[in-house]
Amino acid sequence: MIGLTREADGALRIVWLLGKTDAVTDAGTIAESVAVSPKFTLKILRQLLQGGVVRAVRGKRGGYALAMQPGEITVRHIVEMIDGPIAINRCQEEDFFCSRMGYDKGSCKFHCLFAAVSARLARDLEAVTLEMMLSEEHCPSEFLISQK
Amino acid sequence: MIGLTREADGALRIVWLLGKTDAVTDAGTIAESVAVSPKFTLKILRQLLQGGVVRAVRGKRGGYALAMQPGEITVRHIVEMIDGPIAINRCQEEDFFCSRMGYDKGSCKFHCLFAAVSARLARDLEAVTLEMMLSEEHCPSEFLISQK
DNA sequence: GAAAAGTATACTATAATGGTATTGTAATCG
DNA sequence: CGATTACAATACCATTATAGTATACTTTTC
Repeated sequence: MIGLTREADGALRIVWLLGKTDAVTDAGTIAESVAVSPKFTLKILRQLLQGGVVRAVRGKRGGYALAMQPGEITVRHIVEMIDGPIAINRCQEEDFFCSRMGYDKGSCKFHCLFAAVSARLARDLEAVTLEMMLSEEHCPSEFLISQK
Repeated sequence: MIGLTREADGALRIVWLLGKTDAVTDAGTIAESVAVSPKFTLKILRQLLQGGVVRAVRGKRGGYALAMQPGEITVRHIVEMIDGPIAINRCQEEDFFCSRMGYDKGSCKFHCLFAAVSARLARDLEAVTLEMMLSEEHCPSEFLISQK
Protein backbone atom coordinates (compact mmCIF):
# COMPACT_ATOMS: atom_id res chain seq x y z
CA MET A 1 0.00 0.00 0.00
CA ILE A 2 1.09 3.48 -0.81
CA GLY A 3 -0.34 5.69 1.80
CA LEU A 4 -0.73 8.32 4.42
CA THR A 5 0.61 7.78 7.90
CA ARG A 6 -1.78 7.50 10.82
CA GLU A 7 -0.59 10.89 11.93
CA ALA A 8 -1.71 12.54 8.73
CA ASP A 9 -4.95 10.60 8.80
CA GLY A 10 -5.53 11.66 12.39
CA ALA A 11 -4.66 15.26 11.58
CA LEU A 12 -7.29 15.37 8.88
CA ARG A 13 -9.93 13.99 11.18
CA ILE A 14 -8.97 16.36 13.99
CA VAL A 15 -9.14 19.36 11.70
CA TRP A 16 -12.46 18.11 10.39
CA LEU A 17 -13.79 17.84 13.93
CA LEU A 18 -12.63 21.31 14.89
CA GLY A 19 -14.22 22.69 11.78
CA LYS A 20 -17.45 20.92 12.52
CA THR A 21 -17.78 21.98 16.16
CA ASP A 22 -16.28 25.42 15.52
CA ALA A 23 -15.39 25.90 19.19
CA VAL A 24 -12.44 25.56 21.56
CA THR A 25 -12.21 21.86 22.38
CA ASP A 26 -9.81 20.25 24.82
CA ALA A 27 -7.38 17.56 23.69
CA GLY A 28 -9.10 14.82 25.68
CA THR A 29 -12.42 15.41 23.99
CA ILE A 30 -10.77 15.62 20.58
CA ALA A 31 -8.95 12.34 21.19
CA GLU A 32 -12.16 10.60 22.12
CA SER A 33 -14.06 12.01 19.16
CA VAL A 34 -11.53 10.93 16.56
CA ALA A 35 -10.72 7.61 18.26
CA VAL A 36 -7.02 8.26 18.64
CA SER A 37 -5.12 7.85 21.92
CA PRO A 38 -4.80 11.05 23.99
CA LYS A 39 -1.02 11.16 23.80
CA PHE A 40 -0.94 10.59 20.09
CA THR A 41 -3.60 13.24 19.62
CA LEU A 42 -1.42 15.74 21.45
CA LYS A 43 1.49 14.83 19.23
CA ILE A 44 -0.57 15.60 16.16
CA LEU A 45 -2.03 18.78 17.64
CA ARG A 46 1.47 20.05 18.32
CA GLN A 47 2.31 19.75 14.64
CA LEU A 48 -0.90 21.41 13.58
CA LEU A 49 -0.13 24.20 16.03
CA GLN A 50 3.33 24.73 14.62
CA GLY A 51 1.86 24.77 11.15
CA GLY A 52 -0.54 27.50 12.15
CA VAL A 53 -3.65 25.52 11.25
CA VAL A 54 -4.77 25.36 14.84
CA ARG A 55 -4.56 27.75 17.77
CA ALA A 56 -4.26 26.76 21.43
CA VAL A 57 -6.05 28.24 24.40
CA ARG A 58 -4.23 27.56 27.65
CA GLY A 59 -5.46 27.26 31.17
CA LYS A 60 -8.74 26.05 32.54
CA ARG A 61 -11.43 25.78 29.89
CA GLY A 62 -8.68 25.80 27.32
CA GLY A 63 -8.20 23.59 24.27
CA TYR A 64 -7.77 23.89 20.53
CA ALA A 65 -9.61 25.59 17.70
CA LEU A 66 -8.99 26.24 14.02
CA ALA A 67 -6.75 29.19 13.28
CA MET A 68 -7.74 29.33 9.61
CA GLN A 69 -10.96 29.47 7.67
CA PRO A 70 -12.24 26.06 6.52
CA GLY A 71 -12.22 27.34 2.97
CA GLU A 72 -8.50 28.11 3.27
CA ILE A 73 -7.45 24.73 4.58
CA THR A 74 -6.75 22.13 1.91
CA VAL A 75 -6.25 18.42 2.36
CA ARG A 76 -2.87 18.77 0.70
CA HIS A 77 -1.82 21.39 3.22
CA ILE A 78 -2.55 19.13 6.16
CA VAL A 79 -1.01 16.05 4.61
CA GLU A 80 2.21 17.77 3.62
CA MET A 81 2.46 19.42 7.01
CA ILE A 82 2.61 16.00 8.64
CA ASP A 83 4.04 13.62 6.07
CA GLY A 84 6.17 15.98 4.02
CA PRO A 85 6.02 16.69 0.31
CA ILE A 86 3.73 14.56 -1.78
CA ALA A 87 5.97 12.48 -4.00
CA ILE A 88 5.44 9.05 -5.47
CA ASN A 89 9.04 8.02 -5.32
CA ARG A 90 12.40 8.92 -3.95
CA CYS A 91 13.89 10.45 -7.05
CA GLN A 92 11.50 13.36 -6.58
CA GLU A 93 13.30 14.49 -3.48
CA GLU A 94 15.54 17.53 -3.61
CA ASP A 95 18.87 15.97 -2.80
CA PHE A 96 18.39 12.72 -4.65
CA PHE A 97 20.32 12.46 -7.85
CA CYS A 98 18.64 9.90 -10.05
CA SER A 99 21.77 8.09 -11.10
CA ARG A 100 20.32 4.77 -12.14
CA MET A 101 21.00 3.55 -15.61
CA GLY A 102 23.23 6.54 -16.07
CA TYR A 103 20.37 8.94 -16.45
CA ASP A 104 20.03 12.16 -14.56
CA LYS A 105 16.68 13.62 -13.54
CA GLY A 106 16.26 15.43 -16.81
CA SER A 107 16.36 12.35 -18.96
CA CYS A 108 15.13 9.56 -16.67
CA LYS A 109 11.75 8.49 -17.94
CA PHE A 110 10.65 7.21 -14.58
CA HIS A 111 11.46 10.49 -12.95
CA CYS A 112 9.42 12.17 -15.58
CA LEU A 113 6.45 9.87 -15.07
CA PHE A 114 6.57 10.04 -11.31
CA ALA A 115 6.82 13.80 -11.37
CA ALA A 116 3.66 13.99 -13.43
CA VAL A 117 1.76 11.54 -11.26
CA SER A 118 2.91 13.24 -8.06
CA ALA A 119 1.91 16.62 -9.38
CA ARG A 120 -1.56 15.41 -10.24
CA LEU A 121 -1.98 13.81 -6.85
CA ALA A 122 -0.92 17.02 -5.14
CA ARG A 123 -3.32 19.02 -7.29
CA ASP A 124 -6.15 16.66 -6.46
CA LEU A 125 -5.55 16.99 -2.75
CA GLU A 126 -5.16 20.72 -3.00
CA ALA A 127 -8.50 21.06 -4.72
CA VAL A 128 -10.34 19.74 -1.69
CA THR A 129 -10.83 22.17 1.18
CA LEU A 130 -12.02 21.49 4.68
CA GLU A 131 -15.10 23.48 3.82
CA MET A 132 -15.98 20.91 1.16
CA MET A 133 -15.35 18.08 3.58
CA LEU A 134 -17.71 19.68 6.05
CA SER A 135 -20.60 20.05 3.66
CA GLU A 136 -22.90 17.18 4.47
CA GLU A 137 -24.41 16.81 1.06
CA HIS A 138 -21.95 15.21 -1.28
CA CYS A 139 -18.93 13.01 -1.45
CA PRO A 140 -15.95 15.28 -2.07
CA SER A 141 -14.76 12.89 -4.74
CA GLU A 142 -17.37 14.28 -7.07
CA PHE A 143 -15.24 17.33 -7.41
CA LEU A 144 -12.31 15.24 -8.56
CA ILE A 145 -14.35 13.19 -10.95
CA SER A 146 -15.70 16.27 -12.65
CA GLN A 147 -12.15 17.44 -13.08
CA LYS A 148 -11.29 14.47 -15.21
CA MET B 1 6.80 11.21 1.52
CA ILE B 2 4.12 8.99 0.13
CA GLY B 3 5.79 6.58 -2.10
CA LEU B 4 6.87 3.42 -3.79
CA THR B 5 9.25 1.05 -2.06
CA ARG B 6 12.71 0.51 -3.46
CA GLU B 7 11.57 -2.93 -4.49
CA ALA B 8 8.84 -1.58 -6.71
CA ASP B 9 11.15 1.06 -8.04
CA GLY B 10 13.76 -1.58 -8.79
CA ALA B 11 11.18 -3.84 -10.39
CA LEU B 12 10.17 -1.11 -12.80
CA ARG B 13 13.74 -0.48 -13.81
CA ILE B 14 14.49 -4.17 -14.19
CA VAL B 15 11.47 -4.68 -16.40
CA TRP B 16 12.44 -1.61 -18.36
CA LEU B 17 15.92 -3.01 -18.88
CA LEU B 18 14.65 -6.42 -19.99
CA GLY B 19 12.31 -4.72 -22.39
CA LYS B 20 15.10 -2.61 -23.78
CA THR B 21 17.63 -5.38 -24.33
CA ASP B 22 14.99 -7.93 -25.31
CA ALA B 23 17.26 -10.86 -24.51
CA VAL B 24 17.96 -13.34 -21.76
CA THR B 25 20.10 -11.49 -19.25
CA ASP B 26 21.69 -12.94 -16.14
CA ALA B 27 20.89 -11.54 -12.71
CA GLY B 28 24.39 -10.19 -12.19
CA THR B 29 24.27 -8.11 -15.33
CA ILE B 30 20.78 -6.89 -14.49
CA ALA B 31 21.89 -5.87 -11.00
CA GLU B 32 24.78 -3.89 -12.37
CA SER B 33 22.68 -2.21 -15.02
CA VAL B 34 19.99 -1.01 -12.64
CA ALA B 35 22.43 -0.20 -9.81
CA VAL B 36 20.80 -2.49 -7.25
CA SER B 37 22.73 -5.03 -5.20
CA PRO B 38 22.82 -8.56 -6.69
CA LYS B 39 20.95 -10.19 -3.81
CA PHE B 40 18.26 -7.57 -3.76
CA THR B 41 17.91 -7.86 -7.50
CA LEU B 42 17.30 -11.58 -7.13
CA LYS B 43 14.65 -10.90 -4.53
CA ILE B 44 12.83 -8.62 -6.92
CA LEU B 45 13.25 -10.99 -9.85
CA ARG B 46 11.70 -13.77 -7.82
CA GLN B 47 8.57 -11.72 -7.35
CA LEU B 48 8.42 -10.77 -10.99
CA LEU B 49 8.80 -14.44 -11.82
CA GLN B 50 5.92 -15.44 -9.57
CA GLY B 51 3.84 -12.69 -11.12
CA GLY B 52 4.51 -14.09 -14.56
CA VAL B 53 6.03 -10.88 -15.90
CA VAL B 54 9.41 -12.48 -16.31
CA ARG B 55 10.60 -15.94 -17.27
CA ALA B 56 13.75 -17.61 -16.06
CA VAL B 57 16.25 -19.64 -18.05
CA ARG B 58 18.35 -21.93 -15.93
CA GLY B 59 21.79 -23.31 -16.41
CA LYS B 60 24.78 -21.90 -18.16
CA ARG B 61 23.96 -18.92 -20.35
CA GLY B 62 20.76 -18.61 -18.34
CA GLY B 63 19.09 -15.52 -16.98
CA TYR B 64 15.83 -13.66 -17.18
CA ALA B 65 13.68 -12.27 -19.96
CA LEU B 66 10.23 -10.73 -20.25
CA ALA B 67 7.38 -13.19 -20.36
CA MET B 68 4.87 -10.64 -21.60
CA GLN B 69 4.69 -8.13 -24.41
CA PRO B 70 5.85 -4.62 -23.44
CA GLY B 71 2.50 -3.29 -24.57
CA GLU B 72 0.77 -5.61 -22.09
CA ILE B 73 2.80 -4.62 -19.06
CA THR B 74 1.53 -1.57 -17.21
CA VAL B 75 3.28 0.37 -14.50
CA ARG B 76 0.33 -0.31 -12.23
CA HIS B 77 0.71 -4.03 -12.74
CA ILE B 78 4.33 -4.01 -11.64
CA VAL B 79 3.78 -1.68 -8.71
CA GLU B 80 0.83 -3.63 -7.33
CA MET B 81 2.66 -6.91 -7.79
CA ILE B 82 5.37 -5.69 -5.42
CA ASP B 83 3.77 -3.17 -3.10
CA GLY B 84 0.22 -4.41 -3.08
CA PRO B 85 -2.97 -2.55 -4.01
CA ILE B 86 -2.66 1.14 -4.70
CA ALA B 87 -4.46 2.89 -1.88
CA ILE B 88 -3.87 6.27 -0.34
CA ASN B 89 -4.89 5.30 3.15
CA ARG B 90 -5.68 2.41 5.39
CA CYS B 91 -9.45 2.66 5.29
CA GLN B 92 -9.31 1.47 1.69
CA GLU B 93 -8.19 -1.96 2.73
CA GLU B 94 -10.62 -4.82 2.60
CA ASP B 95 -10.80 -5.77 6.22
CA PHE B 96 -10.62 -2.31 7.63
CA PHE B 97 -13.87 -1.01 9.01
CA CYS B 98 -13.70 2.75 9.03
CA SER B 99 -15.16 3.25 12.46
CA ARG B 100 -13.84 6.67 13.26
CA MET B 101 -16.34 9.33 14.14
CA GLY B 102 -19.02 6.73 14.01
CA TYR B 103 -19.05 6.53 10.25
CA ASP B 104 -18.84 3.40 8.20
CA LYS B 105 -17.17 3.25 4.81
CA GLY B 106 -20.29 4.26 2.98
CA SER B 107 -20.72 7.55 4.76
CA CYS B 108 -17.18 8.51 5.80
CA LYS B 109 -16.22 11.48 3.69
CA PHE B 110 -12.53 10.76 3.95
CA HIS B 111 -13.05 7.22 2.76
CA CYS B 112 -14.94 8.62 -0.15
CA LEU B 113 -12.24 11.13 -1.02
CA PHE B 114 -9.40 8.66 -0.65
CA ALA B 115 -11.19 6.12 -2.77
CA ALA B 116 -11.51 8.63 -5.57
CA VAL B 117 -7.91 9.75 -5.35
CA SER B 118 -6.64 6.18 -5.16
CA ALA B 119 -8.70 5.20 -8.14
CA ARG B 120 -7.33 8.02 -10.22
CA LEU B 121 -3.80 7.18 -9.23
CA ALA B 122 -4.33 3.57 -10.18
CA ARG B 123 -5.83 4.60 -13.51
CA ASP B 124 -2.91 6.89 -14.22
CA LEU B 125 -0.41 4.14 -13.59
CA GLU B 126 -2.40 1.66 -15.59
CA ALA B 127 -2.44 3.94 -18.57
CA VAL B 128 1.32 3.76 -18.92
CA THR B 129 2.74 0.63 -20.50
CA LEU B 130 6.31 -0.55 -20.68
CA GLU B 131 6.12 0.00 -24.39
CA MET B 132 5.54 3.70 -23.79
CA MET B 133 8.37 3.82 -21.31
CA LEU B 134 10.68 2.28 -23.90
CA SER B 135 9.93 4.75 -26.63
CA GLU B 136 12.81 7.14 -26.59
CA GLU B 137 11.00 10.14 -27.93
CA HIS B 138 8.78 11.54 -25.25
CA CYS B 139 8.29 11.81 -21.55
CA PRO B 140 5.50 9.38 -20.66
CA SER B 141 3.93 12.07 -18.53
CA GLU B 142 2.67 13.72 -21.68
CA PHE B 143 0.12 11.00 -21.92
CA LEU B 144 -1.17 11.80 -18.48
CA ILE B 145 -1.21 15.51 -19.03
CA SER B 146 -3.25 15.14 -22.17
CA GLN B 147 -5.68 13.08 -20.13
CA LYS B 148 -6.41 15.99 -17.86
C1' DG C 1 -2.42 29.29 44.75
C1' DA C 2 -4.52 25.06 43.21
C1' DA C 3 -6.14 22.82 39.35
C1' DA C 4 -6.94 22.37 34.50
C1' DA C 5 -5.02 22.24 30.27
C1' DG C 6 -1.52 23.21 26.94
C1' DT C 7 4.11 22.79 25.75
C1' DA C 8 8.17 20.41 24.94
C1' DT C 9 11.52 16.97 24.96
C1' DA C 10 12.91 12.67 25.00
C1' DC C 11 12.29 8.05 25.04
C1' DT C 12 10.58 3.13 23.87
C1' DA C 13 8.16 -0.36 21.06
C1' DT C 14 6.61 -2.19 16.89
C1' DA C 15 6.33 -2.88 12.17
C1' DA C 16 7.93 -2.40 7.56
C1' DT C 17 11.46 -2.06 4.55
C1' DG C 18 15.84 -3.19 2.94
C1' DG C 19 19.27 -6.33 2.41
C1' DT C 20 21.95 -10.92 3.04
C1' DA C 21 23.21 -15.86 3.68
C1' DT C 22 22.53 -20.45 2.71
C1' DT C 23 21.17 -24.39 0.64
C1' DG C 24 19.18 -26.60 -3.18
C1' DT C 25 18.01 -27.49 -8.21
C1' DA C 26 18.20 -27.32 -13.23
C1' DA C 27 20.77 -26.98 -17.46
C1' DT C 28 24.69 -26.75 -20.27
C1' DC C 29 29.23 -28.16 -21.89
C1' DG C 30 33.57 -30.35 -21.86
C1' DC D 1 28.69 -37.91 -16.41
C1' DG D 2 30.40 -34.40 -13.46
C1' DA D 3 31.85 -29.72 -12.98
C1' DT D 4 30.31 -25.29 -13.53
C1' DT D 5 27.03 -21.71 -14.18
C1' DA D 6 23.10 -19.61 -12.93
C1' DC D 7 18.38 -19.76 -11.19
C1' DA D 8 15.03 -21.15 -6.83
C1' DA D 9 13.51 -20.84 -2.30
C1' DT D 10 13.62 -20.19 2.37
C1' DA D 11 14.89 -18.06 6.17
C1' DC D 12 17.26 -14.80 8.43
C1' DC D 13 19.30 -10.20 10.14
C1' DA D 14 19.74 -4.93 10.02
C1' DT D 15 17.97 -0.57 9.56
C1' DT D 16 14.63 2.78 9.44
C1' DA D 17 10.23 4.86 10.05
C1' DT D 18 6.10 4.90 12.30
C1' DA D 19 3.43 4.64 16.33
C1' DG D 20 2.88 5.50 20.77
C1' DT D 21 4.24 6.86 25.77
C1' DA D 22 6.35 9.12 29.87
C1' DT D 23 7.80 13.00 32.22
C1' DA D 24 8.61 17.48 33.56
C1' DC D 25 7.20 22.20 32.79
C1' DT D 26 4.38 26.47 31.77
C1' DT D 27 0.36 29.21 31.33
C1' DT D 28 -4.25 30.62 32.56
C1' DT D 29 -8.41 30.78 35.04
C1' DC D 30 -11.14 30.39 39.08
